[in-house]
Amino acid sequence: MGEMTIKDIAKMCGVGISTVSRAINNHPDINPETKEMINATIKEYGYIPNNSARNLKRTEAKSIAVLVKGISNIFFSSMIKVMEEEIKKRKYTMVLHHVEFNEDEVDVALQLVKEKRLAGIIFLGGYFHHSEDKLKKLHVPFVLSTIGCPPENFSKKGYSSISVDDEQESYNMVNWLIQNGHKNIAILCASPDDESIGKLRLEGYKKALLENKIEVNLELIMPMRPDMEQYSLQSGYDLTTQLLEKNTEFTAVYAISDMMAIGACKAIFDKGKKIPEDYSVAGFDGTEMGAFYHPSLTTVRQPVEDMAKATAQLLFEVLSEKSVHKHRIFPAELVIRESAKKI
Amino acid sequence: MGEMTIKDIAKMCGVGISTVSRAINNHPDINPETKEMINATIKEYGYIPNNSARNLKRTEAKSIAVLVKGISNIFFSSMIKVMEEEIKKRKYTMVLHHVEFNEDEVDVALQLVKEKRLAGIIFLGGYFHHSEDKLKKLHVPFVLSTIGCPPENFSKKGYSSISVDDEQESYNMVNWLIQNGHKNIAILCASPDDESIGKLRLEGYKKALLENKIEVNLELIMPMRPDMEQYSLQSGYDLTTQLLEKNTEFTAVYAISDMMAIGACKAIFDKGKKIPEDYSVAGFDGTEMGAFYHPSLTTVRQPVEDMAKATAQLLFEVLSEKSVHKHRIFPAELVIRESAKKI
DNA sequence: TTGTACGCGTTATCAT
DNA sequence: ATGATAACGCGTACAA
Repeated sequence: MGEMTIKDIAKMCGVGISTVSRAINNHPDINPETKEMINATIKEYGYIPNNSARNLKRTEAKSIAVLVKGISNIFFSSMIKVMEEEIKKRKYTMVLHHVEFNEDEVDVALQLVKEKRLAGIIFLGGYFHHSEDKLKKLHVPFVLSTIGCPPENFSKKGYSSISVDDEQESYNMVNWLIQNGHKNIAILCASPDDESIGKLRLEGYKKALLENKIEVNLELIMPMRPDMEQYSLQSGYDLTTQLLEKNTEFTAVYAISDMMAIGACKAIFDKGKKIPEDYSVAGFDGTEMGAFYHPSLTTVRQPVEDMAKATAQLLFEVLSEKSVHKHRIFPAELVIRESAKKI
Repeated sequence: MGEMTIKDIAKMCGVGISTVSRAINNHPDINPETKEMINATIKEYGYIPNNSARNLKRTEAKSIAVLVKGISNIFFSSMIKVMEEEIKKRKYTMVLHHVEFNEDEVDVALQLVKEKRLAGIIFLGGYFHHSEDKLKKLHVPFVLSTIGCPPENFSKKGYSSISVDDEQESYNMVNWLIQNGHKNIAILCASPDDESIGKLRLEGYKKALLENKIEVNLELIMPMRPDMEQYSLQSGYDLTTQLLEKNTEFTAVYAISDMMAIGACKAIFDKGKKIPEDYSVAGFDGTEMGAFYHPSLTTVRQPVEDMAKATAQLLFEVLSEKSVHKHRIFPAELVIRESAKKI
């Protein structure tokens, strides 16, 4: 037997196909008894409707896609959970999809819109510098969540966005270090061609130094190389090891992600040094792991739950045409813990 | 305009639909020139074929699905990468899909098979105690990867599996602790109704105690409660905090996952104690984070890359009918690091 | 080498 | 309340 179809069920129940369809989709115009009878046989024979056929036919699927950039990006997992709740709450379905670092998220989105008849899209993470005409093909409302630096040339009316002020928050962190006596502060940052959060966080660093009349020392700027896994433990470790072997003086390492900061800590420990006695370390993100690390990580916490909630809200506001696209910037929070100290 | 279809492209190019189809799918019977011309216009107008329609028509899609249990399960991310390589290498497409802890992975699989015309399935993680008749509906070869304790009543010829010997490896870890002078060893384990790796790892613990003539102290067995996020940092932290407040004596904590072990460490630090001076801590999995933690984690390393590779291999062997289903058990490795010491 | 026509499994529209 | 039938967009057998 080939897989069962709606026809088979219809025959078995002695009803028409459309009646079965109505039973499946909870349509109003159906006798509760026949509906129950049909559902019973469906369950009995384990019939499963073919989603491809449904998507093909359906006009609107009441589903919204979340495209996450980077598979091992644990930073987003709590956001995703919140989003799913919000989406389900509104009787929509969430379609979660991962996008590799080298994949083009807009291309993926374009495909998905066709395949799944999406009502909307949430882009989570990534860089997002896309041509305007490509974005225009996306005839579906979308919101950029925790994605920095969208191209200024693209009219901001075409989408919503949620983020923190990466430059300002980065500034705050570095400024805190400076206020606590640090002058030679190394930064583990994104590769030079980064056009997104990496760039912004580096700018914040430079700005803080500048305003405190500290000269930027290029020796202390450690960008990730393209061959490294981006924002990873290992990259933080490698960059810091390299840094330590330079013998350039510094008292603090500021990493633009918590994972890199943890990598940095390990590199410092491996050289027989202590944190925060010998070096202070600061991160960015406010991940759970940062709180559990030992020493616990001084970092910038992004209010991920709130941001996730707001992301869904913004999208649904646009969907229900209650509102036009908006851009919300959330305040982050300086979390001072054990890994950094006053000197 | 409604979205573009293959018809539109055909009209624009002045050719028939099937010619366009041939161009898209790299069929042999087509003039290279027309093919190029068609591809050019496809690119120009940004036409994207509708996947639902394709899947509906296609008999076999040369795609295999990977179903991952638990979204934040970073343990699997490196495995997934390897699998993707292996799958692509064989000109198949990987469809990655997450399954919530409360979802039924077989139901999801059943759906996906219909929707995507899968050639095969890989189940990653989870518990996997499913009724035989449900499994029988899965008319597609599948392999269970790092999933413990499949129901003995299901003929092992219906699927392949890859795993470590959870009980034995767990035994080894606990035995190592005992050999190093620990007698009162607490365990952070799965909830009592767990039928899978959690159970096996607990069995290994008990067996090690028994063989060393140490009585099992129920006070030292700390199962996760159902309301906890399973195998998480927080659960490890909570259980250990509770344990410490009991004032039952112990010198070592063995957690059945690295994340829980890290949570345990934090709980110990928060009580002002030291690792490994006051308490030894051991984990299970061999995650990257365990190596980066401070102190670095003594743990059981599963050879995830090899296992991932073998998973794909086994599946493809069955697909190409070169082989029947097999069950491979990989040796894990005791990784002795800083978090545990001899007393 | 190319085009026509049918059918994949479903939902939506229209009768009844 | 229910059933017949026309799409949905594509792949493919078959004809040309």
